[in-house]
Amino acid sequence: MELREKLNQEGLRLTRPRRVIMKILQQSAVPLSPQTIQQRAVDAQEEISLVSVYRTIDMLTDLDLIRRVHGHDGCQGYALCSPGHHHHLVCRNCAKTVEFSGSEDLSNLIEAIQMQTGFQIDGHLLQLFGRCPACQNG
Amino acid sequence: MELREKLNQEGLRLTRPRRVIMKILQQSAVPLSPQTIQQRAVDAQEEISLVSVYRTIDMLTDLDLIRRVHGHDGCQGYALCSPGHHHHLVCRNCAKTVEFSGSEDLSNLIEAIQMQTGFQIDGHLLQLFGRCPACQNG
DNA sequence: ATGCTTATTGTAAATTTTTTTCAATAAGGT
DNA sequence: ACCTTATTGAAAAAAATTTACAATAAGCAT
Repeated sequence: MELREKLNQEGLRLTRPRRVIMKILQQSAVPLSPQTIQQRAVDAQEEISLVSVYRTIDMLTDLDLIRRVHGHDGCQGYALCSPGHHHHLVCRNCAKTVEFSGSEDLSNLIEAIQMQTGFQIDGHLLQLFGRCPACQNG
Repeated sequence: MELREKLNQEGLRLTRPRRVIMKILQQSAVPLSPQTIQQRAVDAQEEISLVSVYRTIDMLTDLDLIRRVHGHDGCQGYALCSPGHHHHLVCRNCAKTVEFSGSEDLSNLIEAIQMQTGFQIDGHLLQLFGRCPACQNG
């Protein structure tokens, strides 16, 4: 679905900051922090106030268009995410990030843990870390 | 292994703040933020400066004695973790957290993703969310 | 026990990150 | 072109985290 439609559904408007931030994230191979997003906007002659970056990030996160991505050593930043259930794989070295699906593989585990703990499980966070092809030499 | 030994191995000392913080985390059913840890220390008549809380958290994290735990809606705080590979299951409602193991279940998935992406995968972050037994009525 | 060395603490201040407020602006429908 | 109202940006406030450094106390040696 188009960004515009997604926004319209919620009574939200397609503004320059929102367009720019989506574009910046689309063009990035790595997750970006709010500060970095702002900087890239400046670089692209499309300055956006940091406040708006924060606000837009929140909004896009709510719409499930982007997601906060973690590194082994804390939060890396935000990355685009496809509709549906996906996870991210992040390079330890350069932070290059790719999405993958495969939630099915967890169902056995989840089932078992539910039995053991009595919790009713309804969500999960899964991220993989490693080295991307380009960072494997060294 | 004892905390003291763990620390000694690294040339670190067992101090009151470290002992207190470990105890606070041991007694907590939910992950705690730095501020909350500090507050609990005060409550226990064992005040510790916030700076030291931060420092101790970093250190204990490095030693893999505690771990940062996330909620669906961001970081919850820090929780004790057992030696070896474990994951956390967090209640959406009350944040009650339990550990579980079961990394084996991921090996097929990881194998497949490695093939697909060319990444060399060497770690992961897995957390489950749901409702603990006490929070299922409502 | 006592003393010595050095890791560790707390205070204060600086820095960074995130949130709030509010008037000015601009999206999108009419 | 006009109106309504979501959205932006500027400024400030609040919160979170880090840095610097003198005072303290762990742990080893004597």
